[in-house]
Amino acid sequence: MSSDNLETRSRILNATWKLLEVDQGHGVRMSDIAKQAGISRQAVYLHFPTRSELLIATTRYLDDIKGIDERLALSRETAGGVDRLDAFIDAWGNYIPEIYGIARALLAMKDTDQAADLAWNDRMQAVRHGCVAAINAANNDGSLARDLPVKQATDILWTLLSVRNWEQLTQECGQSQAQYIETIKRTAHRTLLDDRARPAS
Amino acid sequence: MSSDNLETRSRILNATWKLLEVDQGHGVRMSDIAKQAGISRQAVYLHFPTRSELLIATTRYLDDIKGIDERLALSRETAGGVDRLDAFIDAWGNYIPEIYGIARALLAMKDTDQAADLAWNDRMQAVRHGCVAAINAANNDGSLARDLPVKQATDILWTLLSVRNWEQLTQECGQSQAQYIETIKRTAHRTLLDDRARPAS
DNA sequence: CTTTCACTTGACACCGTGTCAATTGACATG
DNA sequence: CATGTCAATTGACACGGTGTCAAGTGAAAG
Repeated sequence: MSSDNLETRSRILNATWKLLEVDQGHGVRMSDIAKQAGISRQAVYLHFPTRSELLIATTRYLDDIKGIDERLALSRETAGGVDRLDAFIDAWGNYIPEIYGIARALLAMKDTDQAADLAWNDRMQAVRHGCVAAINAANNDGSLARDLPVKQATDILWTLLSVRNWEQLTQECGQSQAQYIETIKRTAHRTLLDDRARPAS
Repeated sequence: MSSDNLETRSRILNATWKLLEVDQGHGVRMSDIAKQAGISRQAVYLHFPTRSELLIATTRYLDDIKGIDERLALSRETAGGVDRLDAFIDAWGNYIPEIYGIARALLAMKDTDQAADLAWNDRMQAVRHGCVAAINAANNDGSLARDLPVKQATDILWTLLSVRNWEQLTQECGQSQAQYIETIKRTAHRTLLDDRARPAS
């Protein structure tokens, strides 16, 4: 029956999610996932052709459950270039920890797996589009730094908001999530915004 | 004879270096390295116990040949907080492309290999020390932004200068090396320096 | 002439992914 | 009740890459 089918599928996705969350994307094997889902290793392959497809599906599954598209879309509705930039940083920057485990697993596969590479790049291009929109909004109301080309501003914002930077600031530097957001906002404000548009910080 | 011994050892290191440089740290196997060095795969293990030890040794070897310690030390001698910050960004930022291949290979092993993880972290702590010194210098001559704690300034500079950020800006964003340096300097200046100390940009 | 030592050859164990074939057991339909 | 379908199981196996082991080669040094 297809509802059984669906149920097993989401049991697998949930198992993957949970395991990746627990050990932050470290060495989760197909057999671990199967065990966690309470099925045989081979059964996993009945639903997902390869490990990388499973990880990709888990990413989409999480995006869906967490409603990241809506959250990002919402941030776009904020009026005023500066506030909108902040809203975007909040939306994406606070999403990262929620998907860090799966992101790490996918990042690790990028090197060797074609499909994982494409899926991750896709994901990141979506974030970049958000950056473009935020930078354009700032540019339109004159709050973007005068001498800064839009392309370069986008590059900077996009790079600031990378998962790797979140990882470094929180895991290596020991910053709390709130401090991380603070750090990114400060850097974005001072680097990207015109002095007159910049809130004190 | 021990000079043969040494010669073979450096043939291996050179082979590793060359291969990692060519394919930017992608899937270089022990057998590839052996072939490139003109010896058998097993002979490599006579000189290096594991793949990760070989990569680590290659890193040190490169650091040595390229004289990165001297380059970083030299940047410390630049007088004036702002110029010194720039000198440090030049020194490290221009070194990254020279070691990108090996860095990538090591980064990929970090996830699964204890020794690689330690070696890489060590390396990055050395860079962090350079960041601390640069930030302190700026702080001492009053060019550091007034409201910015030294620790946070260090976190930001260190994160800006990560290999991952170089990778993203040059490989993903398509910036040239010169543009990359420009981007990092701009971001560092505007984020870390006091408005009055900041050169126009 | 013999010892030593770097290196070679070839076999093998281990791990994790992915494949295949035969089997089981539940449920649906004639 | 008999039959077919379908998800899932079990167990075996191939592959690729790392690392190990044992026996053998060949050249230089005493």
